[in-house]
Amino acid sequence: MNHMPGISVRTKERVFAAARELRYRPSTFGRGLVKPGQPTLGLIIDDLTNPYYPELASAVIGQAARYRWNVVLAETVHIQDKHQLIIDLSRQTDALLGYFSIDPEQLTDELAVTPFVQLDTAPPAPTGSVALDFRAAMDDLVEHLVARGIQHPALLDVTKPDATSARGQRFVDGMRRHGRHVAVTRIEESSMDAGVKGGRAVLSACPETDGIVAFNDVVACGVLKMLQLDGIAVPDRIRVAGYDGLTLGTFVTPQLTTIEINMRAVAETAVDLALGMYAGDLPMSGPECHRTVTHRLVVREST
Amino acid sequence: MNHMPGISVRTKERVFAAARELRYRPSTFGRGLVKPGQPTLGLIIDDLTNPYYPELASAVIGQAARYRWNVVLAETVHIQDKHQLIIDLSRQTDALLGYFSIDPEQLTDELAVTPFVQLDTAPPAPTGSVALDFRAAMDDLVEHLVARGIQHPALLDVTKPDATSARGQRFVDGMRRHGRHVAVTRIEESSMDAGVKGGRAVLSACPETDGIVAFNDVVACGVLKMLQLDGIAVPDRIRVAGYDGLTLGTFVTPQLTTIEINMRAVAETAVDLALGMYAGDLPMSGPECHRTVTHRLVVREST
DNA sequence: TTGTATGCGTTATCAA
DNA sequence: TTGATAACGCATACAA
Repeated sequence: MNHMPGISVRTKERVFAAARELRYRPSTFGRGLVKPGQPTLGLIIDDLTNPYYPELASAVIGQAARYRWNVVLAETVHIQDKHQLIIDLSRQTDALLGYFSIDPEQLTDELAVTPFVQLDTAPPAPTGSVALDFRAAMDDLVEHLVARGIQHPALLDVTKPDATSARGQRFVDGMRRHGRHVAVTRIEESSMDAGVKGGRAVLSACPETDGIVAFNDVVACGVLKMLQLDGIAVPDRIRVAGYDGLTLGTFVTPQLTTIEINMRAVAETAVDLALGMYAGDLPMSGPECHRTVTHRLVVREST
Repeated sequence: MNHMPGISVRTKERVFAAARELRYRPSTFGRGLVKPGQPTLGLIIDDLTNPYYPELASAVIGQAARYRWNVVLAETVHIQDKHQLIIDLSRQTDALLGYFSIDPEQLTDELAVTPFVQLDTAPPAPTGSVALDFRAAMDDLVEHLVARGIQHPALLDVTKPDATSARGQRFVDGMRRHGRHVAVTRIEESSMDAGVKGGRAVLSACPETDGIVAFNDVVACGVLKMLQLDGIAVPDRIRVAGYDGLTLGTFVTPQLTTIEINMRAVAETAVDLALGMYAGDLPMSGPECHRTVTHRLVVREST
């Protein structure tokens, strides 16, 4: 069936006829045993419906394709047992990358030899990891908003009650250095609808608000929508900024100022880490397989 | 290593130590040969950066997950030789689904036994296929726009020069039945920026235009942006409609009227076809493995 | 508690 | 031009 030289046409046809008859398909496993094919990368994300993840996934798939790696994409939103997903996927792929977390205790002997690269995690991870450093960009945003004359900044954060996200805390601290107090409103869900409601809550808590920084671009789009619905001018009356740098931010009017993450850099860094660990050039954990990618302030129309 | 009963702790530890030492990982192929794991579905799309595909991919991955199938996602935008991609991927997966085309001549004996499901293809495909029937929904859109008093409709189509898309032709024909002539403008690229430019072209070609139907939601968002930039009221002065029913259409202001495709239905239909073909319940081609999913008009604010 | 043999499906080599 | 056979890495049943 593999078109080897020296097979008579008659025989070949006879073989193919039998194959069709039996619905025969060569086994990936049998074949892979003899001649190894392309390795496979497992990419774990939350939900492609959240506009953040397609941009990440596209960048990762593109980078993986450069090395001829295949990518199995898994959405945790469909999965109940996330730890089991990691186990299953680690058995079926050659390296695992994305948004997931592994407790050091859960890191059994079996998993200890699998190349893992966790995204956007705090440095002390028992695996490879790529940290996202927003600090300078957030400081730039603070400077930018202050220069624009913001007096009453607000933060629309997505966290559990009484917690503040790291990025949000950076914003609060930065504004405090400029003598501005940030009014913090918290919502639990990251969605546009939540942004609409959250935006309303921000204004009813503090009507003189003249600047809103949202947890991310999706929420910021909700804020923009709410302001448009209520006839509040952006950026004249209230300035709005997001976080992530999604393409989505250029679709809305006014276009969204945002703290952009360089998805290509993240993907390149993470894939290179995973492939390096797979190839044995890097250990499975430790400082050698930790990288940092920095954010960048992108000023558009909404501020 | 598989935690079989009756292994002494000392031996087990000795084995794991050696495994760590050698960076040993069990071979997927060797293991798969003995005990078959989960099958894998290959999903071929153009580009996750185009908001249409994440919604499709998410639905397909979700449906596949219900049957515990894994999904390998491939973006053709990164690939030069699309036919080679199909061959490679068909070797490494158990069924192939998505946006691709197979010439009947290219359908060699080897490929003839692979379950293929092509999306949005004209019925006569040599594989499984899911057709998208927009006709009734497009007729509904025509009625809707006429009822709203449209006199000078325009179509912003994405096609090669001098061709008209099937959906666009349906719109033109429908309007003609109501005595309206549709001014057709063609652009070659489906993107928001192209929509901005195309929208301008529409208005300069026919300034009295009072309704624009775009090839899809992304282009329609570009039209909306252009109208907003130029201070033209939507829907009061010009009504705008899109096609696809993307979530994106709810992010923009005004929210976009659109011809919605039921992604969940498409995904369920396509995955069920692919799995049926894989299981042998369905042939690899012919009317038994052809399905149709219908569109639906969703009226929002832009009309 | 540990070692050994078998078979999974494929490719490649070698003898016929 | 064709048939037979080893080897790939693993899980398992069985012998020691």
